[in-house]
Amino acid sequence: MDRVTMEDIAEKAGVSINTVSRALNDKPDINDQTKKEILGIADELNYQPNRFAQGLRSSKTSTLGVIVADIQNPFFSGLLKGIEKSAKEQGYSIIVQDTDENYENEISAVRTMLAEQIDGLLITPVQNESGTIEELQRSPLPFVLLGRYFEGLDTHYVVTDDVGGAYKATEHLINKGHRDITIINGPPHISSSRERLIGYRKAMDANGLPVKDSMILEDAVTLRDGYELAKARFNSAEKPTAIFCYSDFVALGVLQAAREIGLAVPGDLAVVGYDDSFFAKALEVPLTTVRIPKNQLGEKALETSLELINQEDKIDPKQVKLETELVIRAST
Amino acid sequence: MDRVTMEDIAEKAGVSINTVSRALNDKPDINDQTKKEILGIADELNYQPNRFAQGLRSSKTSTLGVIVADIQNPFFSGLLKGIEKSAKEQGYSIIVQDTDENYENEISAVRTMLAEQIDGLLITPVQNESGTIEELQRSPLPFVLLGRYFEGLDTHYVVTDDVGGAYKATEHLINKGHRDITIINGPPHISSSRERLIGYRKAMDANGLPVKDSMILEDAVTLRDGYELAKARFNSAEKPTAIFCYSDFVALGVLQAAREIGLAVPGDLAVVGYDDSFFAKALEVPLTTVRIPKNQLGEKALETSLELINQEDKIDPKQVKLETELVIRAST
DNA sequence: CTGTTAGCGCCTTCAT
DNA sequence: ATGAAGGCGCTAACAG
Repeated sequence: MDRVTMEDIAEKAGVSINTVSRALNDKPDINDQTKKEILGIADELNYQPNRFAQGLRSSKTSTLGVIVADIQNPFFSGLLKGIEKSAKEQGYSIIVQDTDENYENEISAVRTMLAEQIDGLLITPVQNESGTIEELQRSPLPFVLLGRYFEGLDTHYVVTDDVGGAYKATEHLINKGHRDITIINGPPHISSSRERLIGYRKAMDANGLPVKDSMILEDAVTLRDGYELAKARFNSAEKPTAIFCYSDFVALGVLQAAREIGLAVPGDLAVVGYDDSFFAKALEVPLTTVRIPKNQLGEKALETSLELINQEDKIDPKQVKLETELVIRAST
Repeated sequence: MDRVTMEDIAEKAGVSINTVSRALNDKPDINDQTKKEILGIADELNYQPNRFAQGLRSSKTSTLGVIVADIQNPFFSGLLKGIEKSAKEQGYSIIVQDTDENYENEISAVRTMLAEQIDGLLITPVQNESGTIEELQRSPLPFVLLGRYFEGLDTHYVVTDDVGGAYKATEHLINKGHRDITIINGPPHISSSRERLIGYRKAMDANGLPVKDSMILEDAVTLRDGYELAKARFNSAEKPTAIFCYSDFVALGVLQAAREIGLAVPGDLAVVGYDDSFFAKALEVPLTTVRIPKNQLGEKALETSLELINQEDKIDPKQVKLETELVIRAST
């Protein structure tokens, strides 16, 4: 039960191997009739090209690499979904690696990808260090950063407008009459955290509201982080009337804390999340949140990556920023 | 900036290409000294073997395919995480495809995978039809079904004990004094739905409780499905005091419906979910649910798949069933 | 329009 | 212990 090769087809059709190649690859210089015959036979024999042979010759693989920080995080799986879908449409396969937000893993993932001979790479970089990204810059492999970027590095990236998203969220809270708005933000080494803090400050400034240090809490990633930071904040002297969270996860933790303390949402406390995860609208108090176009983000990144692959010469950095949408629900 | 090949190493070391090959592949018949030198040079030149050339010769790729029904579903992304992690440890890369629970997509995904020349395939089959699985059985590609299986087909699979999981959940509700326990189950064509219904019935039977047709609701997949089926059920004459749900998603919908109707959980209504998704413990009423060892499921499937690959001759179907765990929280 | 030839990089005989 | 030669399947010259 060996694989069918072009040679088998050639033999059966009584032509040479590369006439078969011409037919199969839609090349010129071939008689329409013979072409039809060959295609017929190929189909009948259920011929599948050997990708290794193809790859060996062309050093193109029709395979893209995707490195994500955590497949189980709905944000990244949303990205992945968009990428996979578009890749399929474009005839590309994708190889996936998960770094668990760990820089060591990122190093080895990038190494593996370089060895894989993929045509291009999409990566949501762990952001503690930019070493691997700089290594990628020195390699010939085209790559696109996904959802996060490095300020100092001139790379291609596709991200969302975090400044704008945070601005909208904060402004909405201000419009609702809140003045003491605490932000429970993500780790400051992640670009989206930094940008959202900027958006938050901008909105506060624009409305003449002071931002005290105590109103900025950081390093919240998990639900538990949100819970603990919120509790700590409620125990302090100045209690916020509104909290803007780094993610819906974090908001979930905040809601839990509020419940335990006996604060009504949105009566005593307004809460805004980020991401519009599937559960946001189904909570006891449906959550106001900033929706990220996850799937489009993935699609756009794939598209960008293909442009890079097909562009012979180096081109200017493609830096795409997608808009977010504030989804207003009952929590504010 | 061409890739370094064995020839480059050979030249630099002043030996022949295949002495290099011997050194690199840890073969006998080579002088320790030359071997060391060669490895040194390879390292220095940052040599990476060309996978296509290797694949072309060996027809082994160190790549596995994974076909999941929906990457964005936490259950599947949990599987994927486990698979990816173990694969990496074993030196395999994985190619991922998403079928969106659509049979047409599954057909093309399987075709693609067959063309990819992967060494093995893990698949969570769409369950409307088993045609693609039968096609796989006729192919030489080793494959393992993941989380779902077909009763009629003698394939390798790795699943969880759905009968047992449902039994535990139902029994727990019975022990809490409930008699009118409604099950909001998934689509009956999915094996896990069928098995869970069996577990539910078993538990009811064992405790002498009657199961009326009206107590069995099906085809719930999304949060919305759970919401609507629950509403319909509450509007009927016989109101359940407990609901056992196909997933935590579905349970979320049920909770939403209960809230709107003014039923207190667990006072008026006990709710059990399935999966132990990350949000289950953070709800206003933390959810009792059946925990599935998602990551292990993936790891086990990978392990099984590697056994198949390394086993020369056909072996008896490996059918693995992992245990689940009932996690009791405030909703019951 | 079609066939012949060479070679992508590697590994496996076989000979030395 | 090492080298030379052939071929995996395909495609891109170049001939005819």
